[in-house]
Amino acid sequence: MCIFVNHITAMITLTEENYIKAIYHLGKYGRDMVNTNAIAEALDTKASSVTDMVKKLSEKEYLDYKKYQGVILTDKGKHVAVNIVRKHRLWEVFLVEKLNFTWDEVHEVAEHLEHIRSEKLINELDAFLEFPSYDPHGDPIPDKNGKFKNIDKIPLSQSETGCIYTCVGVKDTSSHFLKYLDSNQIGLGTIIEVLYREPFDNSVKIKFNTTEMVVSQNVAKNLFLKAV
Amino acid sequence: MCIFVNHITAMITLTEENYIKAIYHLGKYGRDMVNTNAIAEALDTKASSVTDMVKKLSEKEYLDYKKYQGVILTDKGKHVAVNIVRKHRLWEVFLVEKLNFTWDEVHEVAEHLEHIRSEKLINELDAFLEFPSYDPHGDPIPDKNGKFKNIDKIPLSQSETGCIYTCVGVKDTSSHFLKYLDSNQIGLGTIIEVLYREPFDNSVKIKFNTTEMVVSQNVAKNLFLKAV
DNA sequence: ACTAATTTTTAGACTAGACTAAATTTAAAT
DNA sequence: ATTTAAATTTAGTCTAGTCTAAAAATTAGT
Repeated sequence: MCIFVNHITAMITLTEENYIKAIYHLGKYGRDMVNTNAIAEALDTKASSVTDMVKKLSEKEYLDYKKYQGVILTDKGKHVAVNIVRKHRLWEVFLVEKLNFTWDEVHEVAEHLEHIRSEKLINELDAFLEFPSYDPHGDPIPDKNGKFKNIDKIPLSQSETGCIYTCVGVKDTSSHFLKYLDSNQIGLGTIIEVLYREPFDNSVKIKFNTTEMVVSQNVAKNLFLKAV
Repeated sequence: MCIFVNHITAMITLTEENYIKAIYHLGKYGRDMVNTNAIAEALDTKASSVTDMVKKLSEKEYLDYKKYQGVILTDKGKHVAVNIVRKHRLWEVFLVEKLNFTWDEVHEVAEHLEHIRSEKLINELDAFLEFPSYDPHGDPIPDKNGKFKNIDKIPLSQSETGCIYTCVGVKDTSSHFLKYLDSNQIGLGTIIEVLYREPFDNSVKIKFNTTEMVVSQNVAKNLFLKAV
């Protein structure tokens, strides 16, 4: 198997995929280049290793690399990244909806499943799950063609006091944060009323299901809402 | 991640898993040792590579290795192998039953899925599929504790003329063979009557769904039946 | 029992990916 | 405009896994 592939299509390795994915996530906000140290931190590796890999990925035209400046994905690189994101998020939906995983358990396993390479597998999975548009963390799932469905979600920190919102996602997906939300009965779809913002520390007082509570600015920045 | 693991549990690699699996399948019939060349062929690699790996696996106590004699799995090795087989076959069931794969398409993808390491994933998948005992090729699926459910299946080549059987599996799982069966409408559960065995070439005349046909000895050896 | 053929192992070299330590470039601070 | 600090790259080394070619052990054939 793969007799020609290395010479013609230049097979992508699992490690390369992980680098591309990390660069994609780091470069999502802001159009400027992603720097070496950030990539190293994201992948828990050393800057020197990143330099090596980044050269290789540049050779293979997954990204543009300018010495000492950083990298930015090419269209080819973005295509790979979006495809991995699609697979990751579809598997997350599967794990939560069909296999009773909680939203803080899915990430690690999905991290592995996302690398399984089979067009048919992922498209059939998509159909089996009835073409979901969002994963269990509220992140959008690109379709077969890489198109995202956009909703105008804002962090609680940018909400307006007095307004009512639905919880549609999180920014921080650490199990720490997700467990915090769970234990406070906040989940996807929870209806939240924003009561008051404390100017001193930007904490926010909210109300949901007859419960009132104050959350820190840190929490507010990481909880995504959509106006109802 | 995995800071201690390499020193304490001595993490098993994907490649090691594949060697162990191959050795398990090669050693299944007959209690004697599996030889180097057979492993090399099964894994499409060279004998010298096998020798290297086999030494390492012996170090790690997954198998017993005697120079120039061959290898045999230890209980620890068998445990690993059975676990991979369990995962492989459960994924095959999933692919066929839920994602519309045909029985000749599943193998390649399952080959990758079988390496995903998550207790919860595989046990939940097992439950989701309602604890199947056989995969789409009729091979038994070991349970959580590695126990196989045994049925007394025999190859068509050892059937008795005049008797009626159910088709419960195949030995050769090549897509060649499976496509041949499909195109002749033979599948899992097909009821077959054995009409006549030609002594000259050991071909067998069978009847199912009002169809009569003659299959070669080669086919007969690779189709498993169970008496009804 | 001895040679020939086969199988298996050794020795040495290669690649991907990672690491350390040193060198270089860029950015910040006076 | 220097000096200093931080970020990045180079150079050299390491491990896992593979390979080729040569050596050693086993098995078969007479």
